[in-house]
Amino acid sequence: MDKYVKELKSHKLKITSQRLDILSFLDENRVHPSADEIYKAIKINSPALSKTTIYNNIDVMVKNNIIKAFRFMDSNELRFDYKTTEHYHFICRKCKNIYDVDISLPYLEKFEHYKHKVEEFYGDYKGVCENCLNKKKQKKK
Amino acid sequence: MDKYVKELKSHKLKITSQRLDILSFLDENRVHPSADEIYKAIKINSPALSKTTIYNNIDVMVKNNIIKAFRFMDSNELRFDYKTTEHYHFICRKCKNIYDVDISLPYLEKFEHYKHKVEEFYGDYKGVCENCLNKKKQKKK
DNA sequence: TCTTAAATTGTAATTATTCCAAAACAACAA
DNA sequence: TTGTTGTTTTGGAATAATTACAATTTAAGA
Repeated sequence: MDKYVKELKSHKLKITSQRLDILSFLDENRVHPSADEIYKAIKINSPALSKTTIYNNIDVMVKNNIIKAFRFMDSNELRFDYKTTEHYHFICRKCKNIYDVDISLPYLEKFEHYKHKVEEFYGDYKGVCENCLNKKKQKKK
Repeated sequence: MDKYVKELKSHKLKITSQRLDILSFLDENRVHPSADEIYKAIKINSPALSKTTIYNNIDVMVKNNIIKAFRFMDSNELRFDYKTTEHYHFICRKCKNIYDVDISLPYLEKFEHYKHKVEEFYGDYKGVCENCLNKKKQKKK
């Protein structure tokens, strides 16, 4: 049985071609796409697709922890990610590339003297990526 | 000389009543307001105010590091903050209150083996706040 | 006071997202 | 395999946040 079918079944979600398309697209294209990018990509082979379907399913899958939603501070679109294990994002302010950062932040230890109950932590990094740094060096020479 | 005038001058920005209004509003009301909330609050005493002015100025001030912009993952509006020193936000999923969290995260040390140059780190916490936790306990009794 | 570049205003346009009602479909039972 | 039912999909319209633009006004230096 297909892994995406298994994934959906384990959350008691109905198997639809739209859901499978979204999951496989996210899994095979780790580019942190927006709802619109997912929509456009899938629509190529399934022209009847509606944008509402994308939003509905994204919603359901985020709630079921199958995919993760995140956004950058200064961006107005949500982005999505198949991976749900702890990781962060680095965005380059020059090339706008988004890199996964696989570290684990000690976000709870520091929180001690606040009495709020932390359930989630979200964080991202911004700066200039390795590639763009190297380009700059070459120009200077 | 007024501290907001000084602040604007130090960034070579023109002094306008609109800018002074925005700054004093943000400084005196530490509620992380959205653009619309700032607009409505200032419009009461300056009815000629345009929303575009709010957006323009917010933009200029963020770029000049006078105020800070941030947003929560699942919200679609930007929020603003007079404080520009390192601090994070905790949002309560019950009462939606936003609390400042004055800690400093060791976000750079962990980053070592990536070659990207980090310039900024953004993070926020989500959970249930002290108040809401206490309310729940009382109900149970 | 004069000049000029920058800021403000109001309206219109755009973008992301949500709402809604009708039609289509998946899953389960008979 | 077919019928039933509740869920999903669709498309169009509505909303919310933000941006674009052109005309008017204004701050600040000469």
